[in-house]
Amino acid sequence: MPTKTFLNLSETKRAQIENAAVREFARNGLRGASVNALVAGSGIAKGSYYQYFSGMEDVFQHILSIARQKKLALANTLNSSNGRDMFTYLRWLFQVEILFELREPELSAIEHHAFLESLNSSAPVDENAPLIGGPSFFNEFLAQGILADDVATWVDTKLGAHLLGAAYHLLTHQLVVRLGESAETLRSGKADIREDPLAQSLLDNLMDLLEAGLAREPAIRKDFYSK
Amino acid sequence: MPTKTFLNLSETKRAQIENAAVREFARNGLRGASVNALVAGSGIAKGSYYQYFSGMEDVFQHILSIARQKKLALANTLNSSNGRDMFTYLRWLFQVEILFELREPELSAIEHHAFLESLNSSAPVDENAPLIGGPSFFNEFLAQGILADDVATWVDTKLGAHLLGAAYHLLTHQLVVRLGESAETLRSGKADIREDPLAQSLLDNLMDLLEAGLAREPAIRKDFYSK
DNA sequence: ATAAAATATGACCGTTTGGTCACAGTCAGG
DNA sequence: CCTGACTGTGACCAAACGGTCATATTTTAT
Repeated sequence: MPTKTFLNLSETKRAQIENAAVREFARNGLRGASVNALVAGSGIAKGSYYQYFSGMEDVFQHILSIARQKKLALANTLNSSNGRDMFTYLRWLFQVEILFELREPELSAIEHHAFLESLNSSAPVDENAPLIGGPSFFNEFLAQGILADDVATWVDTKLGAHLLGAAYHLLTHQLVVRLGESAETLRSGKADIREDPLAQSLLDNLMDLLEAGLAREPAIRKDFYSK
Repeated sequence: MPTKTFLNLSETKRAQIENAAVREFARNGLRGASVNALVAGSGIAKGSYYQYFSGMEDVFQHILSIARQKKLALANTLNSSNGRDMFTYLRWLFQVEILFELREPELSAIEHHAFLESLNSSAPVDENAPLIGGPSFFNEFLAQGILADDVATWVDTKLGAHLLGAAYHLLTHQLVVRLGESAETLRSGKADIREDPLAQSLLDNLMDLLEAGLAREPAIRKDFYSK
């Protein structure tokens, strides 16, 4: 975490540095981020950088926490659809993610980047940060779904969790692209995503894909029904 | 593409350079690959490197072509299950991918890396290389599936293609991890993946996930049946 | 054997990298 | 006003970077 010196900085200066960091990470990821570029972009001296942070990883985690915080705030603006079934909740998750990508494309890119890097690294799963979209998150989601009788009992939750994670992080961008002209009105807040016909029809199709699969005649489902 | 000087190199020397490149790309990806490291790792002079290649992108594409070629050769060792339905073919694709990741983990990692980079870059889709697993590949796959009445007509093929692409590139590693002790016998060729119980049960579950989805009671499917 | 063409080499170039540190400035407490 | 603690700074460092090129070596053609 950043030093207290950094945390005591004036709002404007801190924001200046954070914005530069966001720009840098969105462009080059954690591995490609350059100290010199960050320092130049934020208008602080190199020495100050090392007084604020212990290294790039430190900055990255700080930006990630900002991203989580902003996404949480955004999520709170959409009614939470609590108590509904798991798929309604999953649909709500995707709506939040779409909005987040529209409103904060750089932070969204950074989160996706972090997710992909977490897959490669064989580092022990960071359990103290059970972030939305992570493997353990969707694993728990599916386990609960089975208990609630929303999810089929035969589903391998770990496998399903990875599938959901992949969809969550890789498909959102595609959804946003498909929004076309609706994107601008949704970004600006002039339209409610819950009432946007195009967005909802895309979500319909995606959720159907996840719920009911691809097949014309799903043999396994028939087996399940006839048990 | 590499210069003809490179292509005229002796088999051993060329392999030496290619192996070093594979190692370098698997570790650091295209963006993080270092000329100095590659040169040191392959035992050639820096000047020779620039006589063989026009740059890192050149080397990368060359390695990718080797990967595709090796995967193709591997695929040919498994009977192709032609003429069967689309999902049998899809299952076969995943089997090839698992074997490829077992036998050539570095090349596999490089391919996945290239796939992810292709998603970020807004570069025009490289149509002259319609590689397996790309967006257009699975889009065509689904379109054909609908024609063959294997895939439900309501499926948004572009959305489904991205979902399949994500699963194809992100789930294979997870499948390999889950293979546990079976992995070694499959890698060495002592066991046939088509007869490995664990591998097949994992594939069962994955294919069921894709075919029949997650839901206990897929509402959309019922709608479809009652049309 | 000789000339010509092709290939191999690593010292060297300017630039950029992450990181340090002696010094300058600021600010609060006495 | 003085002092000591905190904060800001950019010149400077060694190392690594991508890239060049004059020179040396090998191969080919005559």
